[in-house]
Amino acid sequence: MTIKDIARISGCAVSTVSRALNDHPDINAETKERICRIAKENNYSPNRNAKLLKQSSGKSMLIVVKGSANLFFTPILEQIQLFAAKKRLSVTVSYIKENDDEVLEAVRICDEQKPVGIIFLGGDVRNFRSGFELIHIPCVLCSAYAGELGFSNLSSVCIDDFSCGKAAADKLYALGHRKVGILSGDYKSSGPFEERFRGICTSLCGYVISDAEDFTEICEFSFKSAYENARKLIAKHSDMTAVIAMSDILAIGAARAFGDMGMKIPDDISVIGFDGLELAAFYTPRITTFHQPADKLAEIAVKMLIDMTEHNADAAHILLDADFVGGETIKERRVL
Amino acid sequence: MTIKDIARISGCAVSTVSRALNDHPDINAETKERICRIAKENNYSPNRNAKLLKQSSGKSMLIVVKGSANLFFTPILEQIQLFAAKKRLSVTVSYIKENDDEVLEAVRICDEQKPVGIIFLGGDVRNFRSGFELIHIPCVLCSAYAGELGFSNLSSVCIDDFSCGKAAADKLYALGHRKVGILSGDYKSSGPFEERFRGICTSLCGYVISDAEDFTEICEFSFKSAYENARKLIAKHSDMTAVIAMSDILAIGAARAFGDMGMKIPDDISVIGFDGLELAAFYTPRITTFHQPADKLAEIAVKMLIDMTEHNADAAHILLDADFVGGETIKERRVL
DNA sequence: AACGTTATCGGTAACGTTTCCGACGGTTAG
DNA sequence: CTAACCGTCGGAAACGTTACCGATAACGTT
Repeated sequence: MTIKDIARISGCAVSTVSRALNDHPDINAETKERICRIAKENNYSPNRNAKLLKQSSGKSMLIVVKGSANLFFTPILEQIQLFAAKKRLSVTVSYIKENDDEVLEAVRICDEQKPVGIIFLGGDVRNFRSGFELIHIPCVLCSAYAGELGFSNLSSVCIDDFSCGKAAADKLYALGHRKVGILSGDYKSSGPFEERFRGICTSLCGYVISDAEDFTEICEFSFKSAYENARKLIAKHSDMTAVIAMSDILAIGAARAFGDMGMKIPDDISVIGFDGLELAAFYTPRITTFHQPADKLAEIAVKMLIDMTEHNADAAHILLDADFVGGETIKERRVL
Repeated sequence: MTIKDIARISGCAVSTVSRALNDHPDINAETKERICRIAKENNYSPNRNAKLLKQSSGKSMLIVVKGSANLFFTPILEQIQLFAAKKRLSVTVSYIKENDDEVLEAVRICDEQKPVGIIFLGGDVRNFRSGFELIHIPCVLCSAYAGELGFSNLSSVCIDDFSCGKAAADKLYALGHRKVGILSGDYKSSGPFEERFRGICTSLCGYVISDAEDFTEICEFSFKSAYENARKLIAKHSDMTAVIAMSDILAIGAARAFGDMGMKIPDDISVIGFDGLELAAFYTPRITTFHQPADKLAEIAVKMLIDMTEHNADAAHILLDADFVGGETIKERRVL
């Protein structure tokens, strides 16, 4: 059932049918209605490929997820898909490993699929410079800041990671903690982690800043890796009274590790996380964390992308606030 | 950079270029190599839409995820994408709400995108009958059984949910538990939940089977809902000594609820889950559960789909084993 | 009455690719 | 020596759609 069939049945030309079906101006109202009715009766659906061949841009969106599927990206991905569906956009997802050149992969998919735009879920701005010039469609970097790059087709939306990092450290400082360990993803190649790290350092400046790296362990983004690195950290600094984990995932891995070592949270050690996953509120003990508004991030990412594609808006960079979520994992430093 | 440009540069006809690029037989070896070299030099990439317009079937796969993104489906989705990428298939994902007619949504996307096949992640066979006849491409139902339907284009792969349910109940029975509560998703509209429920009932037959439904609470698939329904369950049956949760998600929600009510796990109440999420091993206490091999499910789903599309294999239905994972949440019934 | 304007529509070229059909030279079989 | 054949290639139609251009008729304007 093609547009030609509809033309034959309705007795008009294919161009008229096309106009009727695409809300074009040059068409009589009743003709349009009649054609639409016939199309519906024969449940005609347009051939996407033919349409795209002409228009050379499709009604689909590409999501490139940096790293593996994790608990933080998952709800964002879902929300993006739902918002996109409302705009009649389909969502193609591609997971890329940390060591791949994500941009080249994105370029390849763009060549093939001609999406209207790309949303990068995670990923570091530093890895973008190299091949990003090859991408000429609107992009949004979600959950990381890309303002410093100055690409006119790259927007970004994220939380104020620096402030969160500082706030976390401030809290612990106010509770009397001085020896604070840090569990992070590789902050040297991840914008958000680096920002949080800088925020933490800014706060703790003066007493651990000089050896902040000594108090930091770099983990993979998994429970398991956090578990192992938490043990490393405590082995190195037995006088540590608190740990800042760059994500709730890492916080949970660490919490489990401390538990297995016979330490009580928060009595023996305080733990503070980031992201505010739903899980964090149901973990035992409840993780003290900073909640990222995942649905808002998703909504804004889609909105920015559409603004750029349809109303060719300029690239923009939006910073959202994260909310502190009091849990059961921080406490005043026990005076020994 | 189109096939025409390559033809012009190489001095051959477009048809020759097409043959060279697509491993067709009627072409001279060195001509082919020369054309391929030129294509690579000018980094030509074929226009997917033009190709699909001719072939009317695309190199993409559709994943329909039933319900929201949850911790169980997420790793499967990721694995599917990775396996699909190896076969040069892109993955389009669509989340559908429980109350939607997932099949109709899939039909719509099929009309537009012409994917080579569909993998349904979750979803109940009972909701398939209605409109499934409209789908004429290979499909795989992942994590639920579809053998009873007899559709020639629908394969399925899942674990032996009945046996798991029975094994779980048997374990608790052997530990002396007699009053066993059940936290389930809506097992009347979910194959896996129903199978597990039937397995549990088969085991506990004789002492609670007559009022199994009385010992069961139906939850949404979330921590929060499990939390609330666990409280309901304990309010109704204060003499309950164990709970079987149909998923680790529900088990964790329940565990948190029991903790908040001052009950100790497993001393006061035993909890057993399903799915064997990574999270379950890092929860405190570690959840006793049955591990589903997510990567194997994904791999087989993709493999089945490709077997059907490329070698038009018959529909098949594969049952995998789930492994018992001993945790810290079950214990002998305390004799009062 | 001649003309310009407007609303509506049809014809058709393109989009980039695949594939069928035929052509051509060279080889082999009868 | 002719006919059949094979390997290799070019030409052109087709896939379903959109968009441009031109045509027609009805209408108002001078």
